[in-house]
Amino acid sequence: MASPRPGPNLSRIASSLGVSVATVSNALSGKGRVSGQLIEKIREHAAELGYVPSQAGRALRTGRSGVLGLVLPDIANPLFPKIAQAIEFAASAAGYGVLIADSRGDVAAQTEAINRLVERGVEGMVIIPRRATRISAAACPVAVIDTASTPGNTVAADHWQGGREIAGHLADLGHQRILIVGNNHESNVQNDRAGGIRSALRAGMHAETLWIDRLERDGGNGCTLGLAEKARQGFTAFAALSDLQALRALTELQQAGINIPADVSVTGFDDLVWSPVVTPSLTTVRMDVDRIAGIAVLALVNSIRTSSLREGMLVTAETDRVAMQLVVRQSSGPVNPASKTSEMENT
Amino acid sequence: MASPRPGPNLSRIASSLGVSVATVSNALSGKGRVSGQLIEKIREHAAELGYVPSQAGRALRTGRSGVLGLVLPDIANPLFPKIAQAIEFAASAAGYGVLIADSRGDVAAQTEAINRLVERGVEGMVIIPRRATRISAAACPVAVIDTASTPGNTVAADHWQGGREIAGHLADLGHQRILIVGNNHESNVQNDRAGGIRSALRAGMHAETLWIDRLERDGGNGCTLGLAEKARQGFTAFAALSDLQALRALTELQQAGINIPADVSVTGFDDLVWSPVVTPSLTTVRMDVDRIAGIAVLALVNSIRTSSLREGMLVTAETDRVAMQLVVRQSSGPVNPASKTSEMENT
DNA sequence: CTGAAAGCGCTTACAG
DNA sequence: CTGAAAGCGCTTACAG
Repeated sequence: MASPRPGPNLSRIASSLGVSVATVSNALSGKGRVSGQLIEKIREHAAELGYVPSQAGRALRTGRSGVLGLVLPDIANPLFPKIAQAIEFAASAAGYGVLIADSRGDVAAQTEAINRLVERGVEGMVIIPRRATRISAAACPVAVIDTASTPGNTVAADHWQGGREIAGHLADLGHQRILIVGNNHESNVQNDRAGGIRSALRAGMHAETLWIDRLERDGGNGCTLGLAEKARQGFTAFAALSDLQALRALTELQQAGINIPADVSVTGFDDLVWSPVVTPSLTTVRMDVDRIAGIAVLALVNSIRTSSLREGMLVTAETDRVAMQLVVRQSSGPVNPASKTSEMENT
Repeated sequence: MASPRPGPNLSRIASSLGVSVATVSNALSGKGRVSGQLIEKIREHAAELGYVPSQAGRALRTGRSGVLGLVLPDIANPLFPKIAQAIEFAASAAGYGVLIADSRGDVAAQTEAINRLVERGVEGMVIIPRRATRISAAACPVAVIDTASTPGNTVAADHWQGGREIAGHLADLGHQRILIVGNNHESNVQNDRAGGIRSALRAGMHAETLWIDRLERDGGNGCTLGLAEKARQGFTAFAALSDLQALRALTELQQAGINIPADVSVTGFDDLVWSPVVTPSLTTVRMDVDRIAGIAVLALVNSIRTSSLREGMLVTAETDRVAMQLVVRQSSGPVNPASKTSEMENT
């Protein structure tokens, strides 16, 4: 059996042209020395026949599958699309295909997903790990996209610095009391972001953090976060650690009749699809996904090249931090702008 | 050269155990007749060595790559994650890997993406086409996920029926004047949804449609949709054709001081991540992505099996419609519920 | 410039 | 129950 592929193969082209397979291969790849005429003739004929090289044959011979793996903790996470798109783009540009694997659920599923990819012969993989997972040496080069706190071979947005951008923005608007809103107090990303915000507070500014997961664990205020109450207590800025929480905050405050940005400001993180669409649109901070994906894929590709020499698994570069960029959409705040002249701080 | 793979292969296991490769292969796959003892011994040794079968070798021999392709118009579309996840899950369950390809941009990029996948040897693919694209015969079985209006080999959520669900819900809440809000008047999906809504209006109900793309093309009202004005004109229900537009509507109305759901109701489509999170949360209609993905992948797998006999490209089943399911989150409306007793209609 | 040959790792009739 | 052999389609030294 061994059901042969439908399309034509090298030897079909070769015999039909009265030349050897080697010559056809060389002509098509432009490697061995083949006369211009022949090259022309062979390529033409191949195109005519709709020849598509067999990846399997090539992979078996060269030992390179031309495929990278992408492991995601949960594709349904709204951050995923942008990263996946960027990875696919970068990989594609480097001549690689991308095999996805969703590690939904626990760490076991993640290991499982990684193994599946290895079995499928990926030459390397990009892993966005589940919270608090450490990736152990896999059978191929691995690049991790996570926080900077992850040790080694990691690319990460500089979440801390992103937090500083937010704090700076809020300070410029004249805010003094900031409520940081996160939804997972164990997330490294969220902790980095919160830490960044706190680290950039100016004199006279004060921040508190509301962890939604804790609130809910403790019974919470039903389905509200009690933000209106917080506003009444004097918080004028709500700095969510992700745009989803920002959206939650925004609508909860609006529902309570609080005007944004006239009464309070709301900021987020990640510049997700809805941020520019809601009213008022969200000030947020964006990661440079293209750059992150580019670095991850490049590290992988380099590692793959090298590993053909010293066989086995290699790690990629040291942790690489990519700056986040502030996207201002709410440009005024409740306390009138001290933006240009920040002398107010001292009052 | 031909840099050999790092790991052990069948012949390594075979020679190290003093048996033939054929026997090892049979023992591992459980196919040929091998004695229980030997099977045990071989499997153990293989596991010890960390043997991972070479996909390339297997694919070359069997002509099956074990990989499906997934072509998406734009991964950044918020609907994507759920579908991709479902496809990956279904494919994985069927023993297939999934290679993704983003056809971002024009139709040319889509053709390009499809070709890339074919070159990588996918055995079939799921295509979510760009608007108004007709997929021409590819070099492998194809399943399309689109609207029911797409001819042949298509799986689709029943957007029309989804629209009817929404209309029924709004009717039950006692709404008479409905503003349908879409963002692309050329989208088949959105037109189906709008058509479904209109088709299920009850006596005395009236609907108008606001197409955001037209509004913007004509200069629009700046960045607002003018929904508050619509509310003043007597519209009490805003039925967006996607949750993103619903979100836009919700926040715009809230910003204008209109209370939801006390003054007006807002509904969406697709049950995207933020729908349950915003205040008030969105009533929406959800597609059964798992079912859709399951059907698409199954059709593909069947088609692949068959095509090994009658070689060449096959289409999958006829258009298959999957019911959408109403998710009620705003259970009261401005005009007090006629829900149970819908006699009000006749007044 | 061109071709004959080996071999990547696997599976599968077939013979013993 | 086990093994020897062929062959999937390709690339790459090597010889001519």
